[in-house]
Amino acid sequence: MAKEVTKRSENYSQWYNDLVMKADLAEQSAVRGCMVIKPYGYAIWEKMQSILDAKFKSVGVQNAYFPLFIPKSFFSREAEHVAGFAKECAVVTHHRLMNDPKGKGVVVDPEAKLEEELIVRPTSETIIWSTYKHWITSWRDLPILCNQWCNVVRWEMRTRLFLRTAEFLWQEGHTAHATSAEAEAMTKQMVNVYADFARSAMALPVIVGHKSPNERFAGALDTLTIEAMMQDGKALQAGTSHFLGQNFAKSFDVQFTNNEGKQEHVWATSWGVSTRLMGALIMSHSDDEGLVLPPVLAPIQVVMVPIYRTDEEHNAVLDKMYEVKKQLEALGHSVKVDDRDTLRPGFKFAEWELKGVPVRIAMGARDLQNGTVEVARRDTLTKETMNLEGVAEHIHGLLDDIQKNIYQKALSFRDANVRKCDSWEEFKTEITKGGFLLCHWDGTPETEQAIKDETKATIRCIPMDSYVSDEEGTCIYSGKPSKGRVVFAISY
RNA sequence: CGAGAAGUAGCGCAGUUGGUAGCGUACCACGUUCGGGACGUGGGGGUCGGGCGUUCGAGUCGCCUCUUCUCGACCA
Repeated sequence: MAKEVTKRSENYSQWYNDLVMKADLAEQSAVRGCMVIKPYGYAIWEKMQSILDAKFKSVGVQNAYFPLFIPKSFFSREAEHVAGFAKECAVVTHHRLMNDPKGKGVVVDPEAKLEEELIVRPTSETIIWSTYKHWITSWRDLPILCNQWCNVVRWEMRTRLFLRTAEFLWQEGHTAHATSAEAEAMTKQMVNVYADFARSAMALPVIVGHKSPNERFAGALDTLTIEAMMQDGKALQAGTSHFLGQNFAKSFDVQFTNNEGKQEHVWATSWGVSTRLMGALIMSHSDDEGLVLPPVLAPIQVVMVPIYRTDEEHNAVLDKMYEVKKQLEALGHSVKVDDRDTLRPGFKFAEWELKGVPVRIAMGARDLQNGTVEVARRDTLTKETMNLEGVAEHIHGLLDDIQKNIYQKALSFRDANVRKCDSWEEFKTEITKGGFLLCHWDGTPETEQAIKDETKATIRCIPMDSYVSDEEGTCIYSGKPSKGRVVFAISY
C-alpha cells in the first residue's frame, strides 16, 4: 500500500513524478532543479548508453572528452548561438573559499576572482570548435567524428525529473567535414541512428522530420528531430541532429586546404540525446501499476518469486529457480531471484510490477509437485501456468514478443491520436484535446509564432519518414498556399 | 522575474475559541502468517522552517525573513 502510484488519468504530471520516485529511478536533490539518478534508473541509462555507443562506433564515431568549463570569450563568438543559451548559463567567477573572518562558515575569497569567467557548458560546440581549429589543416584531416558522454548545465527556471533538469547527462556528437553534402548526409545518418534506437530499443515510435526555423537549434542551418507522443498526447522531442553549415567554422576560424590547394571553412554537424530519453520511456509505456520496460532496456528482464511456508519449501523452490536462472542466463538474459525472506509474495509481485520487470516467474510447493511454473508478463498483466520443462526457451521468445507488443501498443496509441485538421476554428479546440495535428502551414516563422501565442502549439516537425505529405493546400492560419502538412502539437 | 499556495516525525497529513504534540504510513522487536501489496502486541523517533513581538502561556495571533511547490515567461 505504501508505494501506490497516482492514477494516470487523474493527474498525469503527478502520476509521472510519483512513478519516477516510487520505481526507484530518481529523486529531487537538495540542489534546486537537480536530480539524483538512483541505481535502478542509472542501470537503464547505462543500457541505453551501451546500445547507442555501439551504433555510433559502427558509423565510425569515436569517443573523446572536452572540458566542463568554457572561457566566456569562446562562448561569445557565434552570435545566434549565444543568444540561444545566454539566459540559462551557470558562471564560475571565483576559484577559492576561505573561513568567514566575521564568524562561522565559509565565504568566497574575494581575492580569488577569476580574470575571465568560466561558463559551465550548456553544450560544447564552442569549446570543441576552438579545439578543432588546431586539429584541422588539410582535407586529409577530415572528417572528424567525435562524440562525448558528459553532463551539461542549463539553468532552467522550472524543472521536471528527467525531462528538464538544471544538470543532465547526455551525449553530444560533433563532426567536421570537407563538404556540405557530406555534413548533411551525416546529419541525416545520425537522426536515423536515433530513430532506429528509439524504435528498436525503446519500443518508441518516433516521427523523423525537420524542425521549423523557429524551433531550430541556435546556430544551425537545419535541425532534424525525432518526435514522440506521450500518453497524455503531448509531444516530446527525443533527439536532434543539426546541420551547422559553416557557421561555427567561420566563428572559430576553422579552415582547411582542399585537394586543389584552396582554403575553405569546414562543414559541421552536432547531434545529441539526453537522459530525457528516460522520461520518454516512462511516459510512453507505463500504466497504473507502474513502469513498463521494454525487455531490451530492462536491467532485470526476468524476476523469480518463490512461494513457500517452510524453510524446506523455500530451499527446494530456490534450487529449481537457480536452475532456470542458469538456463535463461545462457540465453543472454538478466535474471533476478527474489530470495528476500522478509517479504510476502504479493508484496514482491506489486513491487516488481512497479519497477517494470517484463517477465515474472512464480513457483511454489504446488508447482514443484506438478512440475510447473507461473509465468506473468508485465505488458499485458496476464499470467499462465506452464510446464517447467522448456520454460527458458519459452521466455526467450516471450521477451521478444513483449518488446514487439510494447512498440505496437505505443504505435497504435500514436496513430489513433494523429489527425488532420483543416480549419483554424477546429484547430483551436482540437489542439487542447492532445495528440498531433497534421496541418497546412505557409512556411513562415510569423505564422508559427502566432499559432504558438494563441494555442501554445508548435510545429514539432516537418515529417520525413512517416506522415509525409506533399499534398498542396492552404495554411490553416493565414490561408496562404502550403506545400504539405506539418505536425503541430503541445510539447514538453 | 510576475501570480497563487505551503512549511509540524523518513514520507503523507491533522491540530478547534492560544493551555505545553497527534494520526496514517515507514522504521525496530517478538509472535502468528506467506499462490496478489498480512495481522496482533510492544517500541523508538519532533528545537512545529528561522527570527522578533503580543501573552502567565504561541504549532495556533502579529510583523519580518528564509525555503519549497504550482501556474506564467525561458527551455533538450
